[in-house]
Amino acid sequence: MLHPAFSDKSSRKEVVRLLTEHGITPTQQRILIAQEMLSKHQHLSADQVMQRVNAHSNTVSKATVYNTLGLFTEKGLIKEVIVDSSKVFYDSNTRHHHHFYNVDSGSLHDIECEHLAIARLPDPPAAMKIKNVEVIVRVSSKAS
Amino acid sequence: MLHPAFSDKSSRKEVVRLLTEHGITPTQQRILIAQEMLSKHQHLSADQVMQRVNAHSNTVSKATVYNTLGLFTEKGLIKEVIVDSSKVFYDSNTRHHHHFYNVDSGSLHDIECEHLAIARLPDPPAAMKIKNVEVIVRVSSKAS
DNA sequence: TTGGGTGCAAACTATTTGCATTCGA
DNA sequence: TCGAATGCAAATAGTTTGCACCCAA
Repeated sequence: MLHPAFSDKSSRKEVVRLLTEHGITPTQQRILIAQEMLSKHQHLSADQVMQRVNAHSNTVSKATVYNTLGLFTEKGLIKEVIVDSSKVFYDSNTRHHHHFYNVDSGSLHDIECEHLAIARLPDPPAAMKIKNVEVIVRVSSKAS
Repeated sequence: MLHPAFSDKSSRKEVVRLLTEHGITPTQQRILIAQEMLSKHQHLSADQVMQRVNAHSNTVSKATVYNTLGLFTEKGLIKEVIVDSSKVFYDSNTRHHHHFYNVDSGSLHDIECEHLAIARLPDPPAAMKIKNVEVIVRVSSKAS
C-alpha cells in the first residue's frame, strides 16, 4: 500500500505536485528528501534519510534533513513514530494505523487499523480532546 | 494507589528492604532516588528526579541518576514510558497500564488496564513474541 | 590484595538554533 | 529583486561511557 498520491517510485514531477498540494515550496533538497521518503511505505530515522539522500552526491546537510522532515510532518505528508527513546522514526504511511516494534532489530511494522480494535476507551481528562490513539506492540525474537 | 510495597511516604527502612528484595545493593544515592521516585504513583523525567533529589543537598550526580533509573527499570522497580521524543519518563506504577499524554503540558495520566480493552490484536511477525502492548492516547486542551 | 560494584566528569549523539549565503518566484 | 530556504557551526539537552575509587572476600 503506497502513499495515497503515488503508484510507484516517485517521479520528480509527482513529488513536486505533492509538495505543492501540501503548501510546501518544492526546492531541490526537499524534492530529494521527498523522493527518498515517499517512494514507498517505510519507517526511516532522520539519519537514514540523510544517508540515502547523500548516498551518491553530497547535497543536503544534516540540519536541512531534520528541518525538512519536521516540516513534512507539520504539513501532514508524513508522521512521526515515537517508540524508541534514542531516535524518532518517520513514517510515509499517513493513514491511521499502529505498529509492531521489534526491540531487537529496531524495525517497525504497520498494523492496519482494521486489524486492531480498541474497546472501552475511557473519556479524556476534563477540557481535553483526543488527538490520536496509538498502539505499540513491542516484540522480540522468541529465542532471546 | 501506591507502589505495591508502600503504604505512605517511604521510610528509609522500607526503601532499603524494597531495593534488597529486587537484588539492588542499597547505597546512599540509590536510597535517595528510590525515596523520591517511589513515594507515590508518578511520572518523572530523569531531570525531574535529579532536581528533587538535589533540592536541598547536592549529593547525587546526573550520571548516577540516569544509571540508577536504568537499573531500577531493569530490575522491575519502575517502568520507562516513551511518549515524547525529547525525554524518557519513569513510572512508579509497575502494574500493566496505559497512558493519556497531554501534549500541551507534557503530563501523563494512567489508564488502568480494566478501563481499556484491545480486541483483535493480530499475531506478531513470525518467530517473534509479544513483550508488551502499550496504548498512548495523546490529548490536548480543547481550546488549542 | 583484588575484582566487581559504584559514582561522577567527560564524552557522545540526536536534534535545534542563529545567522550569513543562496535560491526561486 | 527580495523574502524564503539552505547550510554550516555551534549550541543544546538527554544520555552513555571510561575510569578512579571503594569495599567485601
